[in-house]
Amino acid sequence: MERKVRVRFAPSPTGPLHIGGVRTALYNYLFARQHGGTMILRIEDTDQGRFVPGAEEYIIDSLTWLGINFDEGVHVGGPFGPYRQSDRKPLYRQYADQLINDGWAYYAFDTPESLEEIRKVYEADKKAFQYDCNTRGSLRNSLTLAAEEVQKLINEGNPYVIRFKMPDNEEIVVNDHIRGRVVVHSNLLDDKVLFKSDGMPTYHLANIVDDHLMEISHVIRGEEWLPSAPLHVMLYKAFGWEATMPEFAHLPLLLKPDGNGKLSKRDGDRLGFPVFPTQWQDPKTGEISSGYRESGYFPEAVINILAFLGWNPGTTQEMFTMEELIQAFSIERISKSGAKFDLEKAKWFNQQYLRQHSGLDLAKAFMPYLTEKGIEISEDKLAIICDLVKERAHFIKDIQSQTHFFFEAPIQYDEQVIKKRWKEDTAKHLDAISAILNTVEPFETTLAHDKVIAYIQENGLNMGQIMNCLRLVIVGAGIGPDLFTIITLIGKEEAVKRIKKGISEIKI
RNA sequence: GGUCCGUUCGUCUAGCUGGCCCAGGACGCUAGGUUUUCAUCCUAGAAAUCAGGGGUUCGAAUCCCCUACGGACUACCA
Repeated sequence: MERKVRVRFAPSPTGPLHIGGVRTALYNYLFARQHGGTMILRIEDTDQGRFVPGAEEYIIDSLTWLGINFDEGVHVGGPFGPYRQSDRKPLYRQYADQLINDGWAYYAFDTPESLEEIRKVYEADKKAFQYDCNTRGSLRNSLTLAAEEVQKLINEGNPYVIRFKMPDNEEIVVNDHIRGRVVVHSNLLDDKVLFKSDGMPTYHLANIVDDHLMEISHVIRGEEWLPSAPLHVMLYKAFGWEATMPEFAHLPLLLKPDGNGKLSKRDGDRLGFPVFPTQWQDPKTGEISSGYRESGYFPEAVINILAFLGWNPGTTQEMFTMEELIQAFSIERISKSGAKFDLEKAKWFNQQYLRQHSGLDLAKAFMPYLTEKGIEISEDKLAIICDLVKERAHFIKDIQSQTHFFFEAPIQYDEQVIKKRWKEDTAKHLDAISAILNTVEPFETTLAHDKVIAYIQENGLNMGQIMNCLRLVIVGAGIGPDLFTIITLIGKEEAVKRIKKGISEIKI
């Protein structure tokens, strides 16, 4: 029986969403859309101490920018709400109680301090302490204390937590769509806290309760959750929800581009690429972390890059629109090992998307750069220029270095070109050419081209020699699109002016 | 330390049901070509003893075992 696909992306609002998280959201989204299912945004804010203002808005804003939309969630509502765990607080206690009544959980009165003490003792002995089937018998909990004592402690208002009573001698099987069958022995697992002394559930409890209540069919999340998956499977069993337990898929990690290890917040700005979808400013420190959006990446490029970090279609196609990804995506083709972010390939992807945009699109995006410099130009003319240079740019901002000569005369000239091309009689010929350009009427590309070429040929000159020097005085360097197109775009007067300026300033 | 997961060119990866793989593609790199220049584009090339070692087999990157290395987790954080 096929059940309706319902997946959730469940971030914790503890800061900006890192691209690993974005990829998780993307894969959930692709899976949901492919199966005509429902995509849900649930905010997991059970840790009140780690709440960061603005984080929730950031998550929604950045995913929206990328085109990852939700059918249900904090911001759009839905029949399974509320979608913020802090708003669901009253709901969890009864489930913890149910587990206690059924013998699957117990009260524990050990203070964080006393547990810390015990940990230290263990560490001194080079052992690791775990609250589990071997140690719970000697700790302060409702399994070791008399019933009246437990009741008394609770009535007196002593803080306590509710822990899961992990059964012993059981093989717990997690069937993962990416890893296959993962088996863990229950004796090795600890009695995780399900309900905290502050009245909030932990991730583990809230996660299972909410996934069940929200009828989640597939849990697609990061590999860091794999170790706690057996606990989650046990919880479904304890609640008697095994029949509707979601299917699991644990995604490989996104690694640092250099060395090893999980990609972290600091790596991005250290290595020159963003780790966040959009820029984020820390509300406490004011520290700014760069984002893809502000760095000039197109959302469709970011989607394409992220989709290929850990997944591939099995064909040689590399460029995928969101629609194509929805069609081609499959959990089975997700790789098992972690992927390093490749900055060069990311740039290449952006370049591919940049050239797909029309000159007008690019002009609109680039215009602010000119406005900032006090340069005024019509959108139409800028569109023509952008069309001319778009194959030379990886990012919108690259258009700057490819077009500055359309707006201003060169202030310096490339030494290399001077050294290689500028000869004694160059100035003389350029002067002649400026005179020729002055006579071109109408001043358009082909005509200007023909006249100058004619001059070069009539005088038996070297084509490359003259053309490169002409480019040098017009552009300032050996770069740019067709020279005569540039010349007609800047206009006769300006072109002649630049030639004169070049002749007087370039000396050998 | 313990548990779990992973390991194919520098990077992302194809390869999953063993022979078509002395390992294919992409990015990057190198060389050549196109272009009056740069970029684009085209062509070619270097680049993985498939982590290492044992098996199984006529035959293994592909199946099994061991080792090494890497990573994640090991909180009243998610």
